[in-house]
Amino acid sequence: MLSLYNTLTRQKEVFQPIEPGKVRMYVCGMTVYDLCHIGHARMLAAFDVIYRWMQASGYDVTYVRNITDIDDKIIKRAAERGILPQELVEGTIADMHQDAAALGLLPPTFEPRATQHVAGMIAMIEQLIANNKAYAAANGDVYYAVREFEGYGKLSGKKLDDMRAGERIEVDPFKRDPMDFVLWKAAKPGEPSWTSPWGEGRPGWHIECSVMSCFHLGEHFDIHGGGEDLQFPHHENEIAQSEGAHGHQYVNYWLHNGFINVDGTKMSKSLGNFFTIRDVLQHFDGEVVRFFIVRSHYRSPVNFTDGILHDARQGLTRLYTALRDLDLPASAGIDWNQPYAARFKAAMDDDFNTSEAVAVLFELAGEVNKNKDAVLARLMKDLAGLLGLLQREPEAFLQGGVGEEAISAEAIDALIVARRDARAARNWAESDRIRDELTAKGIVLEDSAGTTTWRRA
RNA sequence: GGCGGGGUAGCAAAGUGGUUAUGCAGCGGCCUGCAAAGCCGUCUACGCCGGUUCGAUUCCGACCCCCGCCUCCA
Repeated sequence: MLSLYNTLTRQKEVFQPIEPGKVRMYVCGMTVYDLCHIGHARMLAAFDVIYRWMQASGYDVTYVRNITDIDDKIIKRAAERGILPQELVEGTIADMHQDAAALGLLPPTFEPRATQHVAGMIAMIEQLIANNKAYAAANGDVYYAVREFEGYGKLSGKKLDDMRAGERIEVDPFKRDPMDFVLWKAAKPGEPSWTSPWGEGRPGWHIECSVMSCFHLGEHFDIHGGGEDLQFPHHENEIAQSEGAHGHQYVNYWLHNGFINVDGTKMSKSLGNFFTIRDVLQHFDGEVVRFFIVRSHYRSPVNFTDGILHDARQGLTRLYTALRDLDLPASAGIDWNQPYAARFKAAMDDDFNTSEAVAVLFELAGEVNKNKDAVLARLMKDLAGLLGLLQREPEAFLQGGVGEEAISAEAIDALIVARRDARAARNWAESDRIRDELTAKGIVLEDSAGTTTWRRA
């Protein structure tokens, strides 16, 4: 029985789908004005694991992850580069998909883009105006009137009267209340715009998710996710929009992943403590990055340091090493009564406790190493697969990827042959010299049963 | 000011009212020509102070410190 932590109620709850056997899940994805950073990677991987586990639990899952392809930052960045916003967007989406592939993400069921749903947004804004939840201002903007929505603040636990609106930025004088937020922005000259009842303009940020989730999942669905910073205002505003327009509950379970910090502080461009996925992939395999993310619980804060990816690589190497040189039987599905499998399932059913699930994998690795047990190895690989891990050939992981520029596999093989001859002649000095040469290039040799294998350290 | 999340051994990270988390690193041993990998063994824990309890890291209360949200942000 799956239970998950619901931000809306601030407690773990047993998961009950609206429609038996089906899960409808929406996750706020990327605003595509720049490369994904390691924090995005965590969000993407965390919900990928949730998606996989829901499927493994027998649900028919519809997973929607949107792309925000129109907003201030996109317009600004495109102008800086002297290209059209569409060009920037297409390039960035291609980059994102590359990063997603490197992290081993499953594609979501739908990946809608905001600009494909402008008509729906206009319709929802009209509905909100009809419901007295929104108003068109003299400047051509349309605002949501937060005081008109009784439940405003129920997700983030905030009270309108306690909030310090305008403390850090100037309040828009066209707003009736400082906390009112924009649904539709009047276009400035040269900006991308759409025709609307309120003149040429473009949608505000929050409205797209209300519209796209409704389009693909209906007015009421099971799970909505995103980074913890989206709790307020983005998700709060989505609730105000969707419930204000439809007059009933929007989402049953709200899930938020924790942040990746650097030096104990949130990553931000202004501080320069910022790592793109691409940066990290220069030095570490994508599966190592995924493993680093999956090792901790999705809601915990994680501090990103030099050593943490190195530790992750060492750990993943241990798991792959256990699977090396074994002929696994064909997978016949996981027997959930098997004690290790049962522990894995109990961990995952407890709010996706991947940290505990990974510990089970390590214990299985120990058993496999002791007895060369191919059946347990099969189980280990199948369980790991549910986390998106360990699906490559062990040698492909151990010998591949980062470091190939230092020395090729062919050159390594040639040196191993030379060393084998030296060893056969009991020329230990030469044998060790060759090994030292390889060690210097990041290659670890392992002699066993008359053969020598290698891996990249 | 309001709201929320944390402080676990050298590092990372789960969890539990009493019984080994797990991984990385270290140390000793086995194995090895020597290593590596693996196996066996092993050392460092639960921020501080009270309370409840036969017993608390784990429940309750106070305190200290860190971080996040309240503006765009995964």
